[in-house]
Amino acid sequence: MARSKKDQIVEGALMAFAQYGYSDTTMDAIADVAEVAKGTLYYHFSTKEELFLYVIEKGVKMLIDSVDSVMQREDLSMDQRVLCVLDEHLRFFSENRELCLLLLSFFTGDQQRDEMIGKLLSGYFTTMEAYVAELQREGFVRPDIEVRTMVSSLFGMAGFTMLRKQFRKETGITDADKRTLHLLLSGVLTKG
Amino acid sequence: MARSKKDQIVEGALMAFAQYGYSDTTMDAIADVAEVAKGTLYYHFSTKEELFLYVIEKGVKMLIDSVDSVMQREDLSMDQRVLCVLDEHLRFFSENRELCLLLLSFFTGDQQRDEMIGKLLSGYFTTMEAYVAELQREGFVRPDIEVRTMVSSLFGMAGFTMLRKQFRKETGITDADKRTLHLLLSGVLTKG
DNA sequence: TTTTTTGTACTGACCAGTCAGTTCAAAAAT
DNA sequence: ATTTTTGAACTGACTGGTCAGTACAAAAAA
Repeated sequence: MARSKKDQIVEGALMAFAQYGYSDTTMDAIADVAEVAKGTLYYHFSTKEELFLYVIEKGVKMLIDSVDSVMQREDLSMDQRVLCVLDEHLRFFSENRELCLLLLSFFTGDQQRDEMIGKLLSGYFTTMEAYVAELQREGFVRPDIEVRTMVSSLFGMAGFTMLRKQFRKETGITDADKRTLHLLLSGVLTKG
Repeated sequence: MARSKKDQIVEGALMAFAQYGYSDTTMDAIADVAEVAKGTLYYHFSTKEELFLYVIEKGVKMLIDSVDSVMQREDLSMDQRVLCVLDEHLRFFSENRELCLLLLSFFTGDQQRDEMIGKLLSGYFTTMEAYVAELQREGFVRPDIEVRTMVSSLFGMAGFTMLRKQFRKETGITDADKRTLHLLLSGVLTKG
């Protein structure tokens, strides 16, 4: 079976929302990109809002899964896992540019929507913070660092590095980029 | 003389744009916030676009000035200046929350506008990259790091840390926050 | 006098959401 | 076997509201 219409819609909506932002994306445009009639959009989602949240929710879930899969790798030492999670962020963001854009600009201004997206994203932050806190308890992360700040920094540095690359139309991440981010992160790890 | 009408407009526009985003901000709303008649808006700025770009441009200039003022302090050693620039970012972002929000979500989707904002922001990036490159040449920053990546990371970590704080309705930056960011940054500095 | 500001009223483009109607495959009736 | 019915999936023209930008006359400032 080919993609279902619903999948087509979600994919098209992701492209459109990422490119134009929530308000500048019209339902007609989504219908065009998804190659579906406008009515079909409203058959599957009752409002633009609902479609938007569905797209974000799915994306955040993917990001969380991707983090989980690294943190549960028994073949890596604890401190290797931190660096590997950073790499995974870079990989994820570069493979899902549209989603990356959406997540980085999650403050859309709308009170209610921000609330929702905040809740969804906080699923991600909670996951990350739990992992980092555990690492800190086990002595792999310096005891005097603020977990929350470390996590939002990691998210911000990975995200913005990708964003800037995308803006400069550079493709892919070089070894020097990775090294730079690893070194930044190593500042908060306890020394070997 | 009190604030000129034009200043009132720019300030009101900053508030409105930061809160609602470009598209969801109406000119009527800006006029309301700025306590100015709609006609006055169009007397000073011929389009919404023009007003928006003026606001961003002014903001980026402020950020660049703020970075310059730190990097030119002769009383600080070179490596002190790097950390001080980071602190300055935090201060600037926390004192100009609205602007911080706007700059972080500068990708609005509109091709032309992104181009413009990109150009304006790249003034900031160029400045920062020049400083960091100089520090690297003088041996205060590890030779194997990628300057551009370091700068976008710094911007991203400071910005997102503030954004997250704002979202969690936490006020101000604690010493632990600063320490965390300093430690991150110290990873790319040559050791004393 | 000239420039700036105000406020109201208006226009036209644009867009979220609606709805009457189509398609079609599978189930039920004949 | 053939016809009829059902209902879920889908379509796209249409509607009602919103908002950038205009027009302009009168008032206030400079």
